[in-house]
Amino acid sequence: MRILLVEDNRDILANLADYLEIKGYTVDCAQDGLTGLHLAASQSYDLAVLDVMMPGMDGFTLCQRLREGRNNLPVIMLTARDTLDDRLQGFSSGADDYLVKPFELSELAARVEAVLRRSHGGANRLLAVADLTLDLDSLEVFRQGKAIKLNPIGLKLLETLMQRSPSVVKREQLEEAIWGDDCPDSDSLRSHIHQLRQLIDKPFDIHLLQTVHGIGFRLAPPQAS
Amino acid sequence: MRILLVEDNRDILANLADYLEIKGYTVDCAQDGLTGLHLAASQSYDLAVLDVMMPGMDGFTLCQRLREGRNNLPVIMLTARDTLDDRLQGFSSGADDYLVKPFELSELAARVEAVLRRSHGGANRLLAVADLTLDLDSLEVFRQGKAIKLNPIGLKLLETLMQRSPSVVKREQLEEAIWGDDCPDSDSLRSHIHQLRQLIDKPFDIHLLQTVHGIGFRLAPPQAS
DNA sequence: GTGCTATTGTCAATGAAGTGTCAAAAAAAA
DNA sequence: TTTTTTTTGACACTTCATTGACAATAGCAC
Repeated sequence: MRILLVEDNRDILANLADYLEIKGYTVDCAQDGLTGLHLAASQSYDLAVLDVMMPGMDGFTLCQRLREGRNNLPVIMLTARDTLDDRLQGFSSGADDYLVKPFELSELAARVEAVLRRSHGGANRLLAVADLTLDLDSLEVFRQGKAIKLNPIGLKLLETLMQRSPSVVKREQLEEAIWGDDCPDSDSLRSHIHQLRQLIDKPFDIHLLQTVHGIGFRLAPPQAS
Repeated sequence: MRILLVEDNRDILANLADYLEIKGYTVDCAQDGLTGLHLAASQSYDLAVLDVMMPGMDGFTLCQRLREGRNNLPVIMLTARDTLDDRLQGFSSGADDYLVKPFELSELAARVEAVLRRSHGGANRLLAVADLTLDLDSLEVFRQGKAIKLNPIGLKLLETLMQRSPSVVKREQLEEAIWGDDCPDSDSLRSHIHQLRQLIDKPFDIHLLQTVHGIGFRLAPPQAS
C-alpha cells in the first residue's frame, strides 16, 4: 500500500513517515502542497494524508485539486483543534476522514486502515456496463457522468440485468427477481422495462437495453456477443 | 495528572521534567529502569514516559514489566532515530505511543495530552460527511462551524447514517440501530428523520439527508459519486 | 409479399403505499 | 413540579405499482 504524506513541519513529517513505514506502508513525503500535487499526478497512491495548515497550497485546496483531477484517491486530513471550527466550511473539499491534532500515532494507523478497507476491499460493489454504472451500496446510477434516479423496481431490474450482462435474461427470471414467487396477474414487467428505458436509454444515443423477442431482455452495447 | 519519567541522561531528564511540570503535570523521575519499576509499583501514575536506551533495565523491558504487573498504565517511549528495530520492538512490548529523538518539547506535550485523553476519555473519533461533523466522544455536532444540538435519538440516527455514508441505510436498519429489537408500533422514525432534517439540513443550502423512496435514507452530498 | 397472431412498445389513469409536516399526548428526565 | 424528549395520530402530498387500452412490431404460415 502506497501512501502520500504531505505535511510542512519537518519533524512531524519524519515522525509520521517513520511510523507508517513501520506499519508496512510505502510512504512518499512532500513538505508543501504543490510538491504533493505533483507527486500525486505522477505516481499512483492508495491514500493521501494531508495537513491542513501549510504555506502555499493548503490541505483543503490540495484535496480539491486531487478530487478534480484524478480518480477517487482516498484522503485523510490532519487539522489542529483550535482551527477546526473556522475551517469546517472547507470540509466540503471531500476528504474521507479527519484527524484532530494532537493525535496518537495508533489512532492514525486505525484511520488509515479503515479508509483503505473502505476504499479497497470494502463493500463498494459497483456494477458497470458500457458507460452505465450502478453502485449497489449508495444505489446511485450514473450514465456518462449524469445521475439517474430510479424506482426500487427499476433498480432491481437494472441490477439483475447488469449482473447477467451481456447474457439474455428471461422474462420469468426478471419477474422472479422483482416479485419473488407471486408475480402480478398482468405482465406489468412491460411497463417497468419501458420506464427503465425512458430513463437510462432515451436520453442517450446508444441504447443498451435490448429486447430479445419471445425470450427476454439483455443489457449490452449493440453488436456485442 | 501524575507522570513517571525514566531517563538516564541527567540533563535531558531535568529538561523534560521541568517542561512537563510547567505544563501542570506532577512528575516523578528515575534515572534507571529498576528505580522506575519500583516507583511505578509503589505509586500511582497516569502515564509513564520511558527512554529506550538505559543502562541496566532498558525501556522495553521496563515497559513489559509494567504491563505484566499492573493495570494498563499508558506508556510513551523515547527512542533514537536511527534504530528502526527498536521502534518495532517498542510496539510489541506494548507502548501506547513513541517519540523519536530529537523531538520538540511541544511535540511531547501533544503526545502526552493525546494519550491521557484517550486513556481517560474515549478515543478521539470524529465522523465527517461533507461539512458536517460528529465527534463521537463529546457528541458535538458541527456544520459549517456552527454547533448543532441533537437529541439522543437524533445523535444515534446521525451516527448510523454517517458511518454508512454514502451508502443507503434501510429503514429497518435505522430502526434497529435506535431501538434494537423492539421498535415502536407506528413508524416514529419518520418524525425523527424530520426533526434531524430540521436541524442539520434546513438552515443550509445543500441538503445531505436524502430519502430513497421505499428503501431508506442516505447521508451524502448530492450527485457526488 | 400478404395476412394472421402473439408479442412488445407506449401511455394515461387509478389506487395503493410511502413520505413530509405538524401538533398534541405520553413518557422520561431534570 | 418544569423541562425535555419521545411517541402517536392526523392530514396533505408525493411517488410508486399496477392495470387496461391501443398501436406497433416481429415471427410465422401461406
